[in-house]
Order: sequence, then C-alpha cells, then structure tokens
Amino acid sequence: MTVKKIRESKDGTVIMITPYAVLFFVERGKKMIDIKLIRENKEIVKDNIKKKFQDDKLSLVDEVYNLDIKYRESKTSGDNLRSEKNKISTEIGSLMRDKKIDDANLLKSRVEEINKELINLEIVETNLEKEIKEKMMQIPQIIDKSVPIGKDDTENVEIEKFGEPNVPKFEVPYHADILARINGLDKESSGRTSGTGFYYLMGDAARIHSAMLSYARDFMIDKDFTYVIPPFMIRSDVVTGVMSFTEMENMMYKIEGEDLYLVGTSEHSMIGKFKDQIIDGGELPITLTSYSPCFRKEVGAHGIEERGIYRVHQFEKQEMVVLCKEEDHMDWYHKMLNYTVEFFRSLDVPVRTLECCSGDLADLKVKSADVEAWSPRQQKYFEVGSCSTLGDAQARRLGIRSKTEAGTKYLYTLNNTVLATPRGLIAFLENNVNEDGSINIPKVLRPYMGGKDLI
RNA sequence: GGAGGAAUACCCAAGUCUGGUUGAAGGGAUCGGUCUUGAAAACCGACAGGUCGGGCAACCGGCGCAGGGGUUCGAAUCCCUUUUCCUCCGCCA
Repeated sequence: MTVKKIRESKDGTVIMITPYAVLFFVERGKKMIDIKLIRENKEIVKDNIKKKFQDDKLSLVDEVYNLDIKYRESKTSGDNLRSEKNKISTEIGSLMRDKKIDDANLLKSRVEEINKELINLEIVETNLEKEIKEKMMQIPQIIDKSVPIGKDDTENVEIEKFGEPNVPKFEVPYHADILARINGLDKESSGRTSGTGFYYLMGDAARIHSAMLSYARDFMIDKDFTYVIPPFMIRSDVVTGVMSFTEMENMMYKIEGEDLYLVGTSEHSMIGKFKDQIIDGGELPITLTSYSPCFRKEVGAHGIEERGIYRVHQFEKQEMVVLCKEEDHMDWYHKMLNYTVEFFRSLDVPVRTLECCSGDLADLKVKSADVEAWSPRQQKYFEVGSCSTLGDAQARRLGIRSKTEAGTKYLYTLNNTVLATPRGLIAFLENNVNEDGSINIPKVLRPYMGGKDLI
C-alpha cells in the first residue's frame, strides 16, 4: 500500500478527493449548532461570532434565517402533496383489487400530475437545504461564558503554573544534542528512508519514549479510564465528521486507491467509534484512554523543522476521550486538564496551563486550554497537550446521542492529550538532563526502564 | 483476493418468489396490572424508536424494513450500487 500526500500528488488524486469530500460534507448536513437557535435567538449566535472576531460571518446568520423560512414553506407544500399522493395510491390499490380499472386509471393521471409538481418542488427543497447546511457549517459553536475574549493566540491567557521553571547553571543542550550524546537519534537515515519529519529513535532514547507511553497508559487506567487501541486508519466520512475541510487538507495522509486516511490522532477513530450511535444514558460518562501513532502532514504556518524532533510527521500519543451529559462536561474538562498536569509533574517537568482565547478557539470548540511544558533551554513554555470540550458540536455532526428519560440528546464530547511524544520526550529530557549528559529517570518511569535511575 | 449467502423494530423472527387496507405477523425481553404473605408461574394490558415540518396543545403530516439511487400511480417486496456480517477457498504476521 502506498501512502500519498494529497498536496503533492500530481496524478489527479487531489481533483478526485476534493469534490468528494466537499459533497460528503454538505450532504451529511453536519453543523455545529442547532438551527433552532437561529430561529429563536439570532442575537446569541451573532454575539458569539463577534466574540470570535469573525465579523465577516455575521451576514450568514440572517441568510440562514431567511433561507430556513423558505425551506420550511416548500417542505410544507411538498409534504402536503406527498400526503395526497400516498392517499390516492392507496385508493388505486383497492380499486385495482375490485377490478375497477377505468376508475384507477383516472386517479393515476392525478398522481402523475402530482409527481410532475413534486419534481420541481423537490429540487427547490433540496437546494435550499443544501444552501442552509453550507452556511450553517461556517457558523461557529457557541463558546463558554468563561472563555477570555481575544483576537488570536497572542491573547491566550495563562491560568496557572505548576512547578518552578528552573534554569540550571549549565547550558541545557538542544534536545537533538542531548539525544546525540546517548546515541538516541538518527535523522540522517530517516531522511534517506522517509524524508524530513521522520526519525529513528534508538537505544535508551527509544526505551524512554516507550516507557513514557506505557506509564501514561497506566496512569490513565489508574484514573478509571478504559484503555483502547483503535484503528489507525479511518474512512473519509469519519474524517469530515471530526474536522474541518481545511484541517483535513493540512493534516491527513490519504491511502492511495482506498477510502482510508491515517489518523492524525486517535481522537479521530475514538469519536468516530460512536458515529450514529444512541448510547444509553446509564452508560455515561464514557471515559476512554487510547493509544495510537499519529500521522500529520503539518502543512501550513510552521511546517517541518530541519533539526530535532519537535514537529514531525509521525509521533505517538496517549489520549483521553470523554463522552458525557451536558451538565457534566465542565467538570470533566477541568478534571482532564488536571490529569495532564499531574502526569507531567510526576515526571519532574514544570508546566503551565494556557487558556485559548475566543479568537484562537477552533470553530467546533466550546473551551480549550493547552498544557505547556517548561523548556529550560529556551526559557519559555512550549505546547505538549491540548484539552478541549466541544460541547455537542462534534456529536451533532456525527449523530452521537444518548437516550434518557428526558428524551434523546446529543452528547458532549471532550478530548485531551495525556502524552504526545517525541514532543513529551523533549520536555522530559530538557528537564532531567545533567551537566555531564546523563539523564535522571524519575521514580515513576523506573519500572518501565528496567529499574534504572540514571542513563 | 475468489465463490456463495444474509441484513426487517431492544433481541429473535414472518413477509420478498407472485408490488397495493403491511409502518410491518408471531415470540422473547421490558414496563404496568390481576393473583400471592412475598416471589415465581399463569393471565390481562402497554410497547417503533428516530428524524423533519405544522400546531399553544391534543394532535396532524413527510421520511423511515442496512446506506444511496432507479423502475412504478404505488416498493420491505423488482432493478442498480455501496457497506457490513456469515460460510467455503486462497494468501499472510
């Protein structure tokens, strides 16, 4: 099987994939908010758009509002015609049984007329529906009241620091150099086999990497999360359900000749698992921790760096995913964020939490914060994980509902990183390296490192 | 990868050949009741969910028999197509 990047293919793959995905996007009618909110309270939706500094989208609200009125009108007249048609067809049935052929034929011509009328009406109906969905797709999820208002990532807000951001007396080497000293990284070879953005981790470096993941897995199992190994490839309908089209283009690797994509995170297959499912209210909350390799094209602002393994095409991740009821999602959000903080603290890595401001928040998200690890080399924090609640937006797109006494409701979905590595490995190395190049192994990792306390 | 078979409601399952009062028999599960000290059993009753539209509401209507399309006045039923599952063969860590 060949993996091909959409962007780079010159054989028509792009042209084949793009319209297909867009079609799917539109036809499945995935939207982030309930159209009833626009019918009943346009201002909430508009205020939300303003808060996110997307004023160019304001007109969409009124457009949807008006199209919706037209749509409902045409749906009502269509439904009436269909109702009449159903009635007459049943009558024809009983006339045929009684062998009253002439009477039946008379009625048939009436149904034929109705069908002619319906053809045009249905075109109008379908087009209106499509137009509404396209516009609805661009209207962002309503953000939480607590989200700080700001234009872009420069206005994100630090919530809290955990651990002292120490700067040791010696100069902490660049992570690639730390790895070089223990013969832990070979990028020359990976360049030959796979190109930039890949790596060979070797020896103790590879072992710490795996140890951290195993520890992350057990850490979450101890928090009563169910460990899951999901599929590492998913179909396009799942992909378009869990991310926007731009994200998809910039992130996902497509398998050539198949309707399959390599996951960019296990969240994709984990949320996809529940697509079109109705979950019994008694099973909630569903708390899962999944492992997967993650593949990302990283097309866009940053791209792939030359040295090091900070931003790469392939990494591994232990993730947490929670599906819960509306009233519980904020509790889970805070709990999940704290778990990641606790995890990094147990590895002697100072961290801080940084809340995403309104303008930097992805359209699907209600609230989100990054966990950032301290880099004693750069003397600043860098992102190692991200915790988000998507409200019911993701569930709405994918049809994930639960049945309770109150009726059927869309679930609230959340996800958070426990550990993504090699990035997590970098954080670990920089904070545990000694002047002589040796590396301290914290207590929690020793069982996974054959008992060693130092490399 | 090849060759067959299947998909009907919470579960099992009839209906498909031969299109029409079939939005779908029957059974189980579940819920309510009778009987009982209590329970079981038996008997009686309820039980298609979902989604979209209309209505203050009671309620009315559209869609809906794996998904999508077609034929027809009319489709669970006929045709095409996609997916999934099962059996057999092949291949393989």
